[in-house]
Amino acid sequence: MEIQVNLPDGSKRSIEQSATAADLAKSIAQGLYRKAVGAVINGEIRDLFTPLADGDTVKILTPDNPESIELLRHTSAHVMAQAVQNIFPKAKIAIGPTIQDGFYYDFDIPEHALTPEDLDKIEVEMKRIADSNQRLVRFNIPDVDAQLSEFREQGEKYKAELLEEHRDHEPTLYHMQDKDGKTVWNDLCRGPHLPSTNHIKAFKLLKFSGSYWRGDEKKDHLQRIYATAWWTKKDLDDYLLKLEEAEKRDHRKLSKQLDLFSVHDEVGPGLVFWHPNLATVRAVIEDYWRDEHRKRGYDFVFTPHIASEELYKISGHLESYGENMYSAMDIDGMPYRCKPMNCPGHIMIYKTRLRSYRDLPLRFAELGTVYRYERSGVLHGMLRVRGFTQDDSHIFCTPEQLEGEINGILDLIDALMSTFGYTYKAYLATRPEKFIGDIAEWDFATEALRNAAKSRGLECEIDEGGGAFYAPKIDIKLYDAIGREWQGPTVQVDLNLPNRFDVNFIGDDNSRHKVIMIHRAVLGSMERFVGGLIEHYAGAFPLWLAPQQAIVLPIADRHYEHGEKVVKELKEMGMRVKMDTRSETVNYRIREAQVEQVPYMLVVGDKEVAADGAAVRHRREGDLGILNLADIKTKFKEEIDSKKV
RNA sequence: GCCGGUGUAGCUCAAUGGUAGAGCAACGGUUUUGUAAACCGUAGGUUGCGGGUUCGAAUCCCAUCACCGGCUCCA
Repeated sequence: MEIQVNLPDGSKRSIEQSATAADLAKSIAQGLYRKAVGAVINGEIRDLFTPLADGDTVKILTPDNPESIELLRHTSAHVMAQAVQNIFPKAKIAIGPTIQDGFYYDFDIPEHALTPEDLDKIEVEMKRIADSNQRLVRFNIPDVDAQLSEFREQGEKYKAELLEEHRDHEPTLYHMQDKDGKTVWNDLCRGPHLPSTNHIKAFKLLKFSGSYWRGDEKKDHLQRIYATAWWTKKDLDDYLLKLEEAEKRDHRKLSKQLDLFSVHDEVGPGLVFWHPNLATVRAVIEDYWRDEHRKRGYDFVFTPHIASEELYKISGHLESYGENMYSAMDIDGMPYRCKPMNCPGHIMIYKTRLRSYRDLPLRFAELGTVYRYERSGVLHGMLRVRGFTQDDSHIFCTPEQLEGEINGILDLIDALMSTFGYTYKAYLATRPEKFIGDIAEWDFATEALRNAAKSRGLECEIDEGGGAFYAPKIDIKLYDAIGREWQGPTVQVDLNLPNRFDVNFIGDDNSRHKVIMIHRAVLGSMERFVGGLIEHYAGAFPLWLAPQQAIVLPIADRHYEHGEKVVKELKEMGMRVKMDTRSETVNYRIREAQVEQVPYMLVVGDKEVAADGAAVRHRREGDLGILNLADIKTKFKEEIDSKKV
């Protein structure tokens, strides 16, 4: 008896009935068989030794298929677990999934806290296991209860808990077998896995940290080891290089070099002080932000930083967000709170008068500073802080206007993000299980988001059930210069606050209707956005943003006068320029300007005085030769106006 | 908040129980410089803060604060 399977190229192939994907690979080509590490069967990644059925669509996976890396990393996780248990026999294993660029495994290691030396040891043991070429063999667990008691005897309580939970899902066990076919280790796992460990050649343990069983801080505390694995040494080295590059771009590190921001023990953690250099960058961004909003019909508002607790009772923040709010301060016997959100304030402004449908949409925008309690352990430079300024806006509109408004927001998002040189991806987060409001409204709002995106040709991945309890939303993820993902803009259609505050407008039918309210932030918070920008640009802000746009370097004292003239003319066109008259060599001053990431250095000596210009040096392109002052001004103006990245 | 690590001059880092040190930066002087570091000198620290052990503590112990890597959460 033979069966027929479909191959990726559309052809069909007959093989023996009991054949596995491995047999299929062998029948196609020896070379393919040698490289094969798994198979995609009917769209699902499976073990190479999975038996095939008639009519299956099968693709043999080799390291050349990007999706195969999952197999490598997942199997590497098991090798790591085995290594850890070999070294620490008392260690119990929890879970070990793959993550972006790598994998981790959680362990309960009694009476031992991992050290960096342990990582080295584990790595050596992993290498030994990988080189010993253990085979991974999948077994169904026929008698779950027997297996459960075995796990319990071994003290593998986490595995037991998992098995108990999956007992009705045909749980499987992977045995790792040595050359003689003897099982040396096993783990409860759904798979799939590599056929054997000798494919594991390029891996590295990266760091360890604490974690909790099932991510629950009330449950057992575990130790997690993070690692990465790649098919080739070169891929691994490239990845490690990328990590190093990311480290060099760390905004906290660059802040010290470039004098950007600080936090202070005397002030408190998570409270950021913007130094003049970074404040300049922020001010330029804010000016641009205001221009773009003005163009799009937004009105600017300002709201107080503290408010009576009453406001947050009405908004419901006290109830649903109270944990993140600072405790009340007493003002004339009334409790007041620091503002954690800008929305209630904007609603106050809306509600000061009766609004007609003719007034809508109203778009209130504010660079609104808010204070939120964050647990001490999560604070991180400028990216995670306790006081920050959101580029917040609330749009009040009619149902008919909703889709158009969302469209306008998406347009604004695109304009801003492309100016800063980010690419992005959109996610439509739909109704979660726990939600408030009625389903028809949810559907209406979700459709508006979907249609707005669609009409702009913006592809939205669906994040099913990922919405806030009060709102479906479009979240946008940004990708920076080295491909890292950042949390970006968000657009939420609020189905809650208009009710709580009874926010209305008078329709053309002369009766009251509930207004639709959109929350949106484009930059997110100034702290996080600018912190991210520092890393995105590696501290080298484009000319339009650079705190110091150009520096004039006179060769000798006799060139000061001409230098002053260059500075003066550039300042007159609004540029941030100064002259470095210190008695240091030109080389020294160039080096310092380079290190400070000043975009342009303007060297002036005898020749430049004669040419009424300067020798222009760009921080990346180097010496561009002598230009006269008029040409320099034109060049700079063009680069600044175009906001060239 | 929790687990682990770290905290020495403005910055980067030495000094593992025996007198806290270097480079850069700063300051003073000399040098007038041509595209990524001129030369000489000066000053700078109760070793995060508070206790303890010891003849003696940056070093060992306790406590505390902050930071770092994660957990968790999120702008």
